[in-house]
Amino acid sequence: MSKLSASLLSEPTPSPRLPSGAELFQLPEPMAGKRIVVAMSGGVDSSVVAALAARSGAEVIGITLQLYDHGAANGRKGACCAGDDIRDARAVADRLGIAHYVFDHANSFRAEVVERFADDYLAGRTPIPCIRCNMGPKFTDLFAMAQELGADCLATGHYVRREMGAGGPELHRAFDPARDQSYFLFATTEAQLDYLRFPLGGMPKAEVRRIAEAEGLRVAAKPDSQDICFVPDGDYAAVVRSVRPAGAAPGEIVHAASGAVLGTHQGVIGFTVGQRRGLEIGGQPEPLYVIGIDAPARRVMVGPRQMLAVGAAHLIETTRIGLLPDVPLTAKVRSLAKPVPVTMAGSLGDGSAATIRFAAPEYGVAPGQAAVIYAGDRIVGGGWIETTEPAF
RNA sequence: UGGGGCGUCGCCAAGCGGUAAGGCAGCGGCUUUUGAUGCCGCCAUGCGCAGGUUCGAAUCCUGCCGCCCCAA
Repeated sequence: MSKLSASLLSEPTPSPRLPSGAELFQLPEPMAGKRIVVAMSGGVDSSVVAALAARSGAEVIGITLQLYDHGAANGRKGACCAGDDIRDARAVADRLGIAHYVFDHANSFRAEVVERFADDYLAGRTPIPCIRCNMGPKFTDLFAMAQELGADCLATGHYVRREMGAGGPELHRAFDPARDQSYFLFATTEAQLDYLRFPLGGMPKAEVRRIAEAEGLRVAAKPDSQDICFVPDGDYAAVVRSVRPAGAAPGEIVHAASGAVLGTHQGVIGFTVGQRRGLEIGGQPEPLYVIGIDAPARRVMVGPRQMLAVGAAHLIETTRIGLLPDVPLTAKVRSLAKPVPVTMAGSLGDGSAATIRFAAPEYGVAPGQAAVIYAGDRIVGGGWIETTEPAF
């Protein structure tokens, strides 16, 4: 992070000169004759990627996956890949004069992402559907389609950088730290990364919107997506109940230290480690947080903030991208957090288990979330948090 | 049916004649491409009920109601 990013951030007005198409898409010249498949969600980011690809001189094919039904998601602003978003993607493709295909992926999305999401909650974990979606529908299914279409690469609108290192392509955090999406991409395999391109990783969001406007794209002012795309109104528990109706079994809320029963709850699916609100337990001298979830016993354990402090996390199904450098490592255990110093035991990658130990207590680390490991700005891999050890 | 104590927001709890702290819970907002956290704001014209004293009462007096404790 360097002078370049600093200058980009400190000079909002003048538009920096864009790199060439070959640079943006990391393909050898000439671009004419190249074929690029762009994953188009209907949002600004992927629309701009499509525009940049179209400008590069390459042949461009936009693909949009329809991931869930219309209706439930209609009118939901910021959602991706249904209804209005598909229309937006198509309109952008028309405007750019590129081919555009829509594939119905609702069934596999439901099985790979939505049902898994629900099952994780039933098991007392806190899932990250966005990562599962990247792993499956986007980087496996769409990836295969792009290859079948004979494309030279698959480009997406993610804010991460792909950089060539000594051992092959590496994944690095975006220049704009506020936009960095590397957390959601830790499970990208080396084979996938070899073929993927992320042309937006080096530019600030404001620049992306400027390009969208300059290209006359109707999505230029479209709000950023947020929350879980398949959850209307932010009520994820309702989605879990609709997918797994048996899931909402009541249980006890128990103090994690004393064992005292403090109240009851209407289903373990409504809670996540670190959560404070929604417990409906009053008369306490200090706030209570969810410390742990015992799904088989349908018990939610709560305690003071002190009990949330975690000293180590055990990871499963770890992945690695490139070589593990011999430098201090940091880890991110939620998307909104600065990476914090850790030491690691065990090997990272190939699905093996590993343990990360935090230099300072980390609060509210929930099983089911991802721990992503960084060496500076480079993302070296990560894993899924299976269990944690209290710091105190 | 003798004595003592207590009844202030859903819960805990200050206040003890001068015009209702605070915490917890709840609600709303901000932030945010996961779930959380965090931050900001809101939240008792009224202090068990009814009278009385006083310029003025949750605070003093009387009665009633309701809990709790002690009672060889």
